[in-house]
Amino acid sequence: MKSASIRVAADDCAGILKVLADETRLAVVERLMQGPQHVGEISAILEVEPTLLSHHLRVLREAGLVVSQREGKQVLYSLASDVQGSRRGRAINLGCCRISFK
Amino acid sequence: MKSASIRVAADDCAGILKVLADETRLAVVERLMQGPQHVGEISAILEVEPTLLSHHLRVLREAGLVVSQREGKQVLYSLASDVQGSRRGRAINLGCCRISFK
DNA sequence: CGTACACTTCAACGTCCGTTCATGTGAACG
DNA sequence: CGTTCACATGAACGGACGTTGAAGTGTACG
Repeated sequence: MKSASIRVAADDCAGILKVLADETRLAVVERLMQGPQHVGEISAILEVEPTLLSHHLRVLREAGLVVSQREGKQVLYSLASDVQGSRRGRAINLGCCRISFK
Repeated sequence: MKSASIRVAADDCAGILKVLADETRLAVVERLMQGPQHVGEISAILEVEPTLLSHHLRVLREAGLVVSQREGKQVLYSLASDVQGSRRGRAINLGCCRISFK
């Protein structure tokens, strides 16, 4: 387990942005904005190798942006609650700033 | 001259975020949100070597986030107009998304 | 002109990061 | 139990990026 979520220091805005500044990770987050999803689904939709995706998910997890939870053989990922934008909008709330997409 | 501003493809959101995902560049942008400033001032306030700062300013310029303009010996930098948040607020408007700071 | 000032550009080095391949773990099923 | 499925982790490679020092450009001033 260990979703210790070391959560990057809130004042390290650049650090959190670095996590999001990757095509794959950004796509994952945009995907999760519409609701939780299993790794397999994400991998298929984004056409990203499961191994590679797993690595990126780890980065997102350790940054506290997403959380994981096992469901049988699969693992369900969702946006961390304190990151979720107001009512499922296209926005996320990092500690230091807030990003809204169009 | 040449502020050709190749401006990163608007759909390359990760690309633009990468530009902002650096402590120094983020600090510069936050600084410029409060108005235009000369390189020397920025360098002094942020305590960044002029050479290093110049490099980062180039990255910001080529991403179309800031614009430069000579004033005698000095060079004045300011946020690009189409990036400036509504009424000098603490927010910037990238093509793909909008970031607001607290 | 020559010098000083304010930056910018060039070249080079070290490090971090995204990707891949190989291996490990945990859950369901026969 | 052994196997298979669904992911996670570890190690390693290559390229991109931040930083530095040296040289270049442009402007003002005497």
